Amino acid sequence: MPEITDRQTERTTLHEVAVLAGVSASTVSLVLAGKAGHRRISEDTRARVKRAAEDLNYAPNLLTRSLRRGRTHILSFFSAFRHREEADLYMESLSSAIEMAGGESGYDILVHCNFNRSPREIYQFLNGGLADGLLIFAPRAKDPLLELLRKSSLPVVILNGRDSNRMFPSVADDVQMGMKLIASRLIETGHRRIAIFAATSDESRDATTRINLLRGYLAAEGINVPDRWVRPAAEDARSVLSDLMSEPDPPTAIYCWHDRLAYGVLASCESLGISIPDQLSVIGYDGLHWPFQTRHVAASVGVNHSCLARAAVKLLDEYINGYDGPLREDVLPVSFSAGTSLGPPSSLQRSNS
Amino acid sequence: MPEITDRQTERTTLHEVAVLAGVSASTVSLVLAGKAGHRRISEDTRARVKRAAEDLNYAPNLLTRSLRRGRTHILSFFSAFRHREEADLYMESLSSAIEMAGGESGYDILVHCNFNRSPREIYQFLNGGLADGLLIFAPRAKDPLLELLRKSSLPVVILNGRDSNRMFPSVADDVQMGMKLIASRLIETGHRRIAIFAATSDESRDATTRINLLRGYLAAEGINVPDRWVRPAAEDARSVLSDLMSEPDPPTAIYCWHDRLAYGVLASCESLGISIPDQLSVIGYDGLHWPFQTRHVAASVGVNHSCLARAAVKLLDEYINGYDGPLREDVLPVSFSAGTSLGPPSSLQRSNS
DNA sequence: GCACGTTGCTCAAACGTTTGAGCAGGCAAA
DNA sequence: TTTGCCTGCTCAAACGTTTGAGCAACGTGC
Repeated sequence: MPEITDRQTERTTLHEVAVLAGVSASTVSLVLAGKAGHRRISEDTRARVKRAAEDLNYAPNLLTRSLRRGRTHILSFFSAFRHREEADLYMESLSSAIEMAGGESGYDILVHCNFNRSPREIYQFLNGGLADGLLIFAPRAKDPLLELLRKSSLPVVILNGRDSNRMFPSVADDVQMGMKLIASRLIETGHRRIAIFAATSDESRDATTRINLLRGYLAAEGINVPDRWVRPAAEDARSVLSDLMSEPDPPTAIYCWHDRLAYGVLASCESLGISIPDQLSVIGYDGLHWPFQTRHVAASVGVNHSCLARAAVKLLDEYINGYDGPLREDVLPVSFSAGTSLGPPSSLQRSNS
Repeated sequence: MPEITDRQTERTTLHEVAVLAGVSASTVSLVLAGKAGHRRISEDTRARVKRAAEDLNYAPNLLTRSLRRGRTHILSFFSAFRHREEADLYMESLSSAIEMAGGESGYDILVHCNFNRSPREIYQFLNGGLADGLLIFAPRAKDPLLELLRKSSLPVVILNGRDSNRMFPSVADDVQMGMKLIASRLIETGHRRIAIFAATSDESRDATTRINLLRGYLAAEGINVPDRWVRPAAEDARSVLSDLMSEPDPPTAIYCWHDRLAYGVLASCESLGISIPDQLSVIGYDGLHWPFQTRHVAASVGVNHSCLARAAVKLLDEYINGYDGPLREDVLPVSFSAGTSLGPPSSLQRSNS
């Protein structure tokens, strides 16, 4: 006869409620959890049971309930990009949005933050039956974790990413649209000499995609971005800037991989005495915004996090509920968010005034 | 014979692994989950079982495992203050910190975000056995949820708050120290006319405590804060400011309930043409900081969120593991974070230069 | 008086693990 | 040969629910 070594002894169970109400456990279950009206229980019994449950402060054990029902109403959220070193406004905001969106759809969110585990260990946890589905943020296209998940039956939706085999549904912002928007805004504003502060290649799903898109759209308008003006984010922003701006014909605008980088660039400009946006316009990506006034607001492009989160949760919910049609790869439109960091280049201003 | 109506049919179970390895389920369990060395399994069998588990991509069902073991290694995090309307940097940062801290201690965090439920429903969820313990953020002192939780055996730690009956352990920043620090900084900097932008009384645990503390510390130095200079945050910042500043002898500094409010005040000052910090110094609370340069950085006082989160998780962990000593009400020291919004009043400047 | 339907409950199996107890076989000491 | 102790496995109960099937009691229609 196994013995419970732990606490937990004190939780009220269905049986105790049953005893107090003078009925069987089945009846209690039918009253408290049965689909309304499906089973016929007399009003009298129903009341007695409810009374007893309340008196005992009964809270059904969700582990066992889920075990029987095959549903936990929990979604796992996993991001490979959560670092503890620095506050990441983007991730914080997104995960918060997911928690909200989950709540709206009746799911609670289980945030998995245990780093330093092998993909296999992470897989075992994620596929452990605790969650009905998994939201996974921006995994690398060939992430070994995805390989393991492919063989499982766990519903997975990838957020801002895509696996190389196109096995999983995904929700992402429309990168094409975003880059097109950035290109056209830059051109409209009068910029022809444009630099790019790119991501390091391991940082994201489409480290090169965005760059190529942007260069393509610019090229279509006759604007060429020289290779030396495409700098990886791994480099120090300050030195890149002083480097670029010391050229005889320096760029008048720079696109930054994401807003965090853009704000880093803005800070460097400040300390280097580069005036924004006259000497250099800065445009970012993500559409991050927060309630405080910054010296400069980075112009940017992005999708609202609540929308993204809601779309992801909704899609995952459909898969959980048995959606079995063609693979869904939803793409959400982005919008341009104006900022003080984008303006006509000083050459243009001169000719205008 | 009950029937499973759901998906979930495809998950590999212990039995299937056992069959493939040619042993009993018990043996598989002993190999994969048994306390190391406690049971004697031959190396040969051990290897066969591991092989089989890997081949089948076996992931143990954590619902059942937890059911047996009486531990889930999950902590619930519940905050009554999560609103979906606006991004709340404080909450986002704190919950992120908790998720990290949980991960460090081997816990995953279950974020409960389902609003519009009654205390009883929330209680039932939280005490449903999914989590080993509960972290609850800043509940009101007489929150009915706390009343329900008191009767349960679920370990609870209150973060930044305290129940009126002093039943639950808590972790919070040292408010006394914080207010003392603010008072002394204001005085050191030369301020004698000080206004207070307070919380609305239902917003927080100690809506009045902080105010009284601050007034007390100031009074000890002979500085009196008139009642008309203590304004609730419910009022519009702009009108409060123009009101205060139009007095013949206006305040030279204002303490704001939290940093978010402080930044609101800073923005209003901007639009009202009140110069910071010459005309008005602004000091907040929370020590919020983020990687971007704002026009003004609010001087503030607060505790590092990672420290707070770690302390809370650690304390909860101790309670989960059976700590049974005197009630723990941990208080963490706060530190002053300098900002551009605090400086000597213009009168003083004049006399100094 | 019998077949049959309805009402209102209970029985017991099942979900997938963990783990104390049990057991077969080998071996050594008495 | 008996006793006792290892070693290396298996048995079966238990965790707390849910739910199809079963069943007693009571009409109701023929």
